[in-house]
Amino acid sequence: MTRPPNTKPTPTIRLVAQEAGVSQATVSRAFSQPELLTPATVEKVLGTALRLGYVPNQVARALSTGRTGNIALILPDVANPFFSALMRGAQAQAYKRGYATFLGDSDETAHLEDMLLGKLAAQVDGFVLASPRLDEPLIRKHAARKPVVVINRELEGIGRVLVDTAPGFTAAVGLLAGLGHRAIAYVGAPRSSWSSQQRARAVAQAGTAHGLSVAQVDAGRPSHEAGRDCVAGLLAAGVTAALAVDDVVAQGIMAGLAERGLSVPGDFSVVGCDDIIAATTYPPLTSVNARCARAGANAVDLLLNGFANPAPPTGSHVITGELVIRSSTGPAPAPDSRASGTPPAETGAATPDPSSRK
Amino acid sequence: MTRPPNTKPTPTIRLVAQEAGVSQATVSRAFSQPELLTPATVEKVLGTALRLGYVPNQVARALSTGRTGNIALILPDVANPFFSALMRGAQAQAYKRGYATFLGDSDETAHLEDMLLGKLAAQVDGFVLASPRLDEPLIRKHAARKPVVVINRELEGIGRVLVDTAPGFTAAVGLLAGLGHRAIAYVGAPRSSWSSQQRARAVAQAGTAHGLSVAQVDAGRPSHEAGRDCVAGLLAAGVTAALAVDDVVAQGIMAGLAERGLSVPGDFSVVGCDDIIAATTYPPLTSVNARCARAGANAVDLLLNGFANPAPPTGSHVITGELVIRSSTGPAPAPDSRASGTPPAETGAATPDPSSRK
DNA sequence: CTGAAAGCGCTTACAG
DNA sequence: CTGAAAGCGCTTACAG
Repeated sequence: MTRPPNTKPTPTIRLVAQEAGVSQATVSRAFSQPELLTPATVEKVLGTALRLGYVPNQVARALSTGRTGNIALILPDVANPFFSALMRGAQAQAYKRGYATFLGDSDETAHLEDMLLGKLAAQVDGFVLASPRLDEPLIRKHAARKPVVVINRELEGIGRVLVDTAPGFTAAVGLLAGLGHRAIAYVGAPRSSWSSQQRARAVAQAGTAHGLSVAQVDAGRPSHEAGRDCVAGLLAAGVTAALAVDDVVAQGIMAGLAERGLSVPGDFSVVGCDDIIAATTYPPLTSVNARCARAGANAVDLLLNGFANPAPPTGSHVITGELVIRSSTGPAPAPDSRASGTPPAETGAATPDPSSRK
Repeated sequence: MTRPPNTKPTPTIRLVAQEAGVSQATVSRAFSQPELLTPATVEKVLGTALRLGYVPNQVARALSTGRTGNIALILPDVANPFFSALMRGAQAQAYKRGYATFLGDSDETAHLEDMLLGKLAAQVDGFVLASPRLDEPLIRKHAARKPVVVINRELEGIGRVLVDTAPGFTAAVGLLAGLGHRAIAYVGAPRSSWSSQQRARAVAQAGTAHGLSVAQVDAGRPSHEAGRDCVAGLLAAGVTAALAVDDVVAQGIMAGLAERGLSVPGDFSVVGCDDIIAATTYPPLTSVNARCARAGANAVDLLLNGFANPAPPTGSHVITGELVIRSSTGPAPAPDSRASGTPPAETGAATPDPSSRK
């Protein structure tokens, strides 16, 4: 038996049993089912355990019971504020309920997602899979082996938490219409296909209802740069307001506008989504709150609650995101001031941005 | 034996051995030490394993070998861009080297940090502990049980990765001095005591070297609000530039200035640190690059390389952060324009900010 | 209420 | 090169 590297031997249940003058079974029960023991016994055992620095070995327990006490959270990009907030909520909730959390960052790739799911399977009791990039059959394959709860993906028969931002986007379009905007754009990204599609649809429908013209723009992977690169296209399209798939892209759009000497909301209005960084941008973004942390916590609850049932979790849990109005939305500029969509003379744009519609 | 909830029975080594007509030992070796077997045997075993869908059970392997193939990353706040970038680098590197990563968010508390370290100990081969809040004796206690690499904390005899931002801050002070600033402030936070202390010292020394007056301000927990709340104090102190412990605080300072109708860098210069969000703020922040992702990856390497040695990692690995100049720093305003430090008439500050120096 | 014993699924000296 | 067997540290029917 090699011992774990660089490690002092840890006290085991056996040592505690000896020292306390009881059997291993009793020590075990003192930790896992103390109600089966007399309070005196429990106290004695726990006391000597504490004195020896004994902690039940989760690995051994897992092998014996088949339950690991772990879950894994797989997501496309921890650096994205939506996911880091989600992770925070998920990890905290898991900890609260006695579970430890593995983290897997798939770097926005389906392949890595698949690998992560496979490698971690034996070490967890279930997965929370946020905004999966994996195709449906593969997700179902994994879900057949281990309980899975997905976030922001519609998969009948698999437990899921859906953040419904459609009402928020609908409200945002209403806000813009009320402010006099007549031509708006939705800037989406394939990243969160389900989320982005949902938002695009809400904007399109609400736009129609208000008699607005709505342009659809695809920004590619959602990022600050992608948002900035859209701006030329937005201006060329002659819109006066843009709703972005998330706040990162929205902030990029504002940066692109600023580079061209355009002010927000004076010359152009911008709406974001997620509401994590929205309060910290300049100007603070009007944004649809996506309740990220709550989505993470709810997914964990759904997963953990499912462990008690024979069948895996299967229902869907919908969270509604509401519009938070800040300073990036304002009255439509006077028609003449935006007639051509041409940037003013003092444009600061360094690149002619060939990739505005990549 | 209860089975893991909602799970189909998984094939074990025993079944594979039967089907392949070999012993369990041979199956085991086919996976872990195939060089001990004839190629034919290996092929036969791996073939039937594949056919049966057998995958070695990591938990059983861990119990037997004492090596889990897991590490844990403990940090104060995943929502902070510094840590999410760090985590990204650490997780990717661990994955590359065949390790899975547990995530523990201590919510900036020493107590949770201690709990996390204890709970996870049996399930990991080692820890990466970023900017620990725990006091030294407790860190050493944990480090005595499992290999630990700390990030941004000076602990003799424990493996550590230190991001040395002092040169960057020194350069930033030089930049400001060159731009004509005579009175500057360092806005620190207890959060990352080691980091913040290091930065404070660098600013103080460089300030003295350049003949500047340097005010030290404590912002409390590093956050956007904390930064904003500092502004009144900064203006009252009569400084024309501030260097913040990180970009989040720096962005908050810029927001507080904007609320008072002051422009950056026209009326006031701001420098941040970390350089994750710095390029996305408005205006883009001059910032000291902290190489977050690299720090995370290096810490993982240091930890994993240590597993091969008898003694735990003990050296320190220093990464140097360099100054990145963007648009938040500019010439000192003309003396008269900032004489009183009183905000202009059209101040937008809603609150009189009683807690500017909490 | 408590204990003796089998078993969870692997790995690894020890033989051959 | 391969196998029989002990052991990793727990948990849990089964007795008492």
